[in-house]
Amino acid sequence: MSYQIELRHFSYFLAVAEELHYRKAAEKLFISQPGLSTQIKQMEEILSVKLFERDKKKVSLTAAGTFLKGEVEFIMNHLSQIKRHLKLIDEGHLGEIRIGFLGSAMQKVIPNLLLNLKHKSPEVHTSLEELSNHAQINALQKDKLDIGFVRLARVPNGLQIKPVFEDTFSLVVPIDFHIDQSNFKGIHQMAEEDFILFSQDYSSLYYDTVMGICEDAGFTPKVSHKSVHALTIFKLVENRLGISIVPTALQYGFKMNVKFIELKKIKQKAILSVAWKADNRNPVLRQCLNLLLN
Amino acid sequence: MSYQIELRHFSYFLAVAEELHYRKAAEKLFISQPGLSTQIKQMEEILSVKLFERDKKKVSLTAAGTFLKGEVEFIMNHLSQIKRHLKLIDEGHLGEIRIGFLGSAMQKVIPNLLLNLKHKSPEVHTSLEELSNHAQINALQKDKLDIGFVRLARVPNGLQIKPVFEDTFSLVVPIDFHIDQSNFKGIHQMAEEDFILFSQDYSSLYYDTVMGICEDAGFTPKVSHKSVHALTIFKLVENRLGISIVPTALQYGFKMNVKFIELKKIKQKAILSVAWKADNRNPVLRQCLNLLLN
DNA sequence: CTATTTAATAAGTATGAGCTATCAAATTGA
DNA sequence: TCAATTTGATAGCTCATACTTATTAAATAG
Repeated sequence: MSYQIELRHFSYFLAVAEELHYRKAAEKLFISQPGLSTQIKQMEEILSVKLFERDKKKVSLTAAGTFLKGEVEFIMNHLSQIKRHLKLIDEGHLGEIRIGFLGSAMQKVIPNLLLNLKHKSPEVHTSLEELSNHAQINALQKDKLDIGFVRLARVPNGLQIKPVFEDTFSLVVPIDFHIDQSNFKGIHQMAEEDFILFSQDYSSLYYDTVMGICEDAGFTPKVSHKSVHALTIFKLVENRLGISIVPTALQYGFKMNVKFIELKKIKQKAILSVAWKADNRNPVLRQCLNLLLN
Repeated sequence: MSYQIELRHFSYFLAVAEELHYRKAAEKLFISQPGLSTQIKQMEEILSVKLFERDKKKVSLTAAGTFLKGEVEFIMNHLSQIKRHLKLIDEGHLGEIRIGFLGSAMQKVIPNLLLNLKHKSPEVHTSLEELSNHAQINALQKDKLDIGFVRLARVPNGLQIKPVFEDTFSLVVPIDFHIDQSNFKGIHQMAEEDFILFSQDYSSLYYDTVMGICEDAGFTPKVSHKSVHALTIFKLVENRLGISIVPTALQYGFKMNVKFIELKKIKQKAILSVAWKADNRNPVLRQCLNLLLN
């Protein structure tokens, strides 16, 4: 004799409670009638409660049985809901992801990801935080972020990184600057200008790459200001305090009196990458990497 | 290989989820560790979801496992409630209700409810448990309580809440304190006193409201002690370690050398509310809500 | 009174939960 | 650095029991 109710008992009980007929219930369950009889009897023994009245050829529920039927229906429904829920969590459609990003990722990559995610997994919550490369790497390692959008060539051990967006660089100059896309010959024309760049701390890869671009053109730029916000840089350019070189994607989204000259022939590209902790098991992270890398 | 989850799996899963250690969990369940391992593995196969991460000697819950733990706790509690309920029905008692409450509800609201209930439904069994706001909300969600008496402004999704008793606040001061109801001018007179309050953990709404009362009077109280029991607070006041502000209802039922000065003109009130799970189908709960809200 | 249908009982079978023994891998300790 | 210990997983076996078929007793119908 068993000492513990099992879900099997509940299925059997429900079938009998619905059919009020052992043979028919047994058929529905694909088991034999005697088997069903013994299991229901056992159930009544375990609970020490009579669930069915079997008088005079008729099967009917007792008061306790009627109560139990409602409860078991609830539990069975709840259970199948849980199973669906589990599947969603496992597939990364339900849950939360914490995203860090550089400002320049907000122009295209992040909105794209959020739209895809909303479409495929509407139940996923996202939290967004604009952070420097360095702060993102730190947060990833300390499990304060699930995913970061950075401009870096390498990441520390334990983290992984993959490029997701390659962009050209563009010169940013005041709106009435004497050179524009049509009469632009090459970066060497800018050798005498003051440069306003993103600070090295904010993204050293960016900084080194911009330096590389100028060196290839045969000069070392005079860097007069460094900032961590595109808005600040554009403001300074607008006020003729210098010119800048930034990822082309930044030309959308700001309303400024500056113009962009895209450096199409330059071999250096602005590469935006995703970074994450290799052993992060958040299923939503996996889902995001799928969306980003396929 | 079995194709259906059983309650046995749930017990085993809970043990491992609590211990995060297979051998210890197996001991607690009085079965062998290999048996437990295979059952958990089977469970993961049936649900097609990984529930535990067993990396590098450490067992931990996955996102799906964490979710399932909460759900299984709920189901197990609900199940044991069903069993008790079945027994009561079978024995001719009509039902049972499990009540949680803050100490201050015992002065008036709870005795009233119990008398009404006894009169209208003599067959109902009640179980009473004094708990903090937070513990009550938890217990309601996990189906360990049917109804709670709390001081909260909001409750989580899935729960419902309704005010049942509005009380004034009263100052509690030593019996021979130089101010009493007749020569009391206003709270500002207490600006220099030490305050002994219910701890913020016990009821943050109470704490914030009391702070609000003092701020409205133009000072920030010096809080020297925090407690979770009215008795303790009154003892401290009696021994001149400070004064307190509490719901006026608490003045009945304690025999202490303290006196109450009711703050009749203060706009803040001490509001006691009932909380319950919206989908709780215990008929006795409905009966109690009727008695309380009509 | 026979034929049919009901659920319960009896006896046998085979499935699988849980056992012991063991392994591989990681951790600890000298 | 290597033996000792501890972890969870695997393999093979055993026995409890869920479920089977065969049968019975009781009720209903024709």
